[in-house]
Amino acid sequence: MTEDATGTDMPAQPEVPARMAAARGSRNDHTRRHNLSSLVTAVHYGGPLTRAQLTRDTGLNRSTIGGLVTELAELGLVIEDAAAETGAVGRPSLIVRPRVDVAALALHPDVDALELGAVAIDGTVVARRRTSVDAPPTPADAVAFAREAARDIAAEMPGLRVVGAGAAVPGLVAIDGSTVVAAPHLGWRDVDLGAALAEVFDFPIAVGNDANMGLRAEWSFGSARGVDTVVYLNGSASGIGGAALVGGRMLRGGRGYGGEFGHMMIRSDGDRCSCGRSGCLETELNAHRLDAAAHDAPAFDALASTLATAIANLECAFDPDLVLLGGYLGALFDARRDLVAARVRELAFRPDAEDVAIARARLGRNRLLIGAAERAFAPLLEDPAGVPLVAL
Amino acid sequence: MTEDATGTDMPAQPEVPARMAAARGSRNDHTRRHNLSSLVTAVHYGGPLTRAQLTRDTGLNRSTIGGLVTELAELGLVIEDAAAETGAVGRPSLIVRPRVDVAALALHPDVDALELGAVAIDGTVVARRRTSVDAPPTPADAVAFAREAARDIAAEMPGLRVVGAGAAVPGLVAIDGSTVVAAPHLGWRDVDLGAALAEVFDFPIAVGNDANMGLRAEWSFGSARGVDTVVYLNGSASGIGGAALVGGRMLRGGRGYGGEFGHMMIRSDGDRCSCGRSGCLETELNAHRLDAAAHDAPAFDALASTLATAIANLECAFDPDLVLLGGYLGALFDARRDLVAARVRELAFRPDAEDVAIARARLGRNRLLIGAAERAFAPLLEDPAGVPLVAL
DNA sequence: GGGTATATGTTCTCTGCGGGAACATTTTAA
DNA sequence: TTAAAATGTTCCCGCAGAGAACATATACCC
Repeated sequence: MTEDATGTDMPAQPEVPARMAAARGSRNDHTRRHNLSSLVTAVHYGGPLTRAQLTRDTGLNRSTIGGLVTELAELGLVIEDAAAETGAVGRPSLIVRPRVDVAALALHPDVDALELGAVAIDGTVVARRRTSVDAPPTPADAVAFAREAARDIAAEMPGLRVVGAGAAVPGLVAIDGSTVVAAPHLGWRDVDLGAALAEVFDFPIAVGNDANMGLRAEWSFGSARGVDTVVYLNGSASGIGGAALVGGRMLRGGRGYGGEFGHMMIRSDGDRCSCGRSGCLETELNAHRLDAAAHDAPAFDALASTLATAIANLECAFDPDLVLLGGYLGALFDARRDLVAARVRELAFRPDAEDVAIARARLGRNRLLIGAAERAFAPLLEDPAGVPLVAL
Repeated sequence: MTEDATGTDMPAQPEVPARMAAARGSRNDHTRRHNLSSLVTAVHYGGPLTRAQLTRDTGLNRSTIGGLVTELAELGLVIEDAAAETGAVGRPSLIVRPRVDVAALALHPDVDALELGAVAIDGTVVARRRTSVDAPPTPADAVAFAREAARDIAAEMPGLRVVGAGAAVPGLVAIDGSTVVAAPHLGWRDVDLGAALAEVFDFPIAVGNDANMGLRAEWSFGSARGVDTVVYLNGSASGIGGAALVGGRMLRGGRGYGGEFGHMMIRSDGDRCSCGRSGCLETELNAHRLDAAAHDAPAFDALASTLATAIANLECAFDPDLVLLGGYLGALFDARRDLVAARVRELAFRPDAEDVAIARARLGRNRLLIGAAERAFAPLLEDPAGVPLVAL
């Protein structure tokens, strides 16, 4: 039995999938939206920029930029300041800066703590509330904490205008961006956290996997800033979280479970993993084993070598511009940089002698807050005039 | 040493990567281009469509569609026919069909043969020339063959207007879409095939990896039609080629070497692979072993199980909507469907009981020609008015 | 066979948006 | 003080799609 190896005729194609069908028509107001989006995106990631800079970057006309910036100012998203002294010839250009009273909330429920932050549109964490918990919090705990902490922050920062909230959850989140399908360490299963939070807040909620949001943060303001193709591995008490950026887009997968590199098989004769399989990366290289090997150089080296194997495997699948390591994997890498690099060089499938770039994540405790907030900001960046801001 | 766990302040961001900077401004003619592109894309993938259908799909106005279709007809890309009898009330809508004299060439140099095809814009292979070779062809052989075969096809089909050519090469192709960095089975290394072909042809050349182009073809007109997230594995004499679609986009990687799943480690104590590592999928599961196990059920089952392991591993990394198998992997799957499915179910990292969809590629010998042609058509689909068509 | 309802093609006008020219403003340099 | 350079502002133009009005082609009903 072989594949259809028919002649020149093609089979009939009754159904046309959405992506292949005629895209929704583009109208003039789409143009406007796109241009507004470009400007907000630029000041979001790039901070204050002059109008002249925006004119050059976009290729749009001075007059057009003027109109767009005016509209953004009226929307309350940016402020125009008089220029700083530049020393250059000519009339100084006005400086467009994002208004830092525009913010997003970010929730991070974890095994041992609940945290809520407010992140301004320039990526700074402007407020933070954290509470340690003895037992893993229930969804209701998380929602109640979020409501109280938000109320508290609102009192502290009365002028804050909120675009939405993001929640970074250590577990599998469905593609709907709302349902936590399984968060083993929290003991959650099929919890619609987005709906629960929506009952407490008046703005949109985006729920996502913590590793995805961590990578998003590092891409936006951290070690992976602007890098198009990134593989991210983060080691924490709850195992190894993974995420990948592919061509500038987050790898999500069909159901939202993409990037679970903690469960890639790294040793065919490895130990049993909690997921039911054997030899998963997060079983072979977990915090416990790392602690145990802390004073045993050969064992520690072996773990570094395991990390290198995982990196090499991901390298041949993704060919990333950068492999980013966070949590205890970042620490392990820092402790054995040369060994890891050498081992990856040895194992990596590469036609050239160029090394795989490996770096350590650097946003630390701000990472998940920033990442979750980035998710919440995304609709605003895409359609600045179409997303309402509400008082917290 | 820990990651920067600073307070609320963000580090300064001196450089802004291109993706984050203000995007190029959108002008009115971008709108036009986008809409023309939508229509050509729709008839390319969906075949003949009525104007009324296009109006509904795009949401554009009847009058706008009229103008767009007229422009496409003037460009020689589509033809409007009187409606077929539909039996419906009302004036019958005109049928817009792609002009099949618009074509792309597709070259496939392989170990044992050279093949050139002409593929019409509706995806049909309208001409084909093939020659078997005793020894792997040199780049010069491939170019000479392409020139002669193209001349031959031109004589046979005088009216053909060509948008470009694609070449599907069994090896690593650089991100530039021109240079074959390494094609071990052909014995090519650092060959700028695109430049060599450009000296012979008057149209743009796109060179790519054969697995990528195979998946592109199956996505366009085959088993993976329109599926957003696909992992593809193809077994051939030259090993196992891999490719992936992520969110509707081909996984390319930073240098163009993404998707080399043939070299993912599948057994930590496996045999030495030609790439220098051990236990690579294409070493553990190659054509030779498959032949050897043809009459040994347990050995054959073991190979099927190896395939299942690979699928499960890819599943946890990509969470694909579909795993597509071609070549001997497709045959192996067909011979042991239940075993593979059961083993994948057992190994796959999934929170739900839903099975991973696995299918066999079905375009057969047309696959690489169609895929390579798709690459060549891409610029035309994106900017129908901006890409010249030349006589072959 | 003729009239009506329905759907679509065609034409014309209107609106929104970006481009660009001309002019105003603000700085540096001579 | 004047000139040059760069940018902001204003006003007008052209392009593209929306939509109304009208023309055309089919099915259905009598």
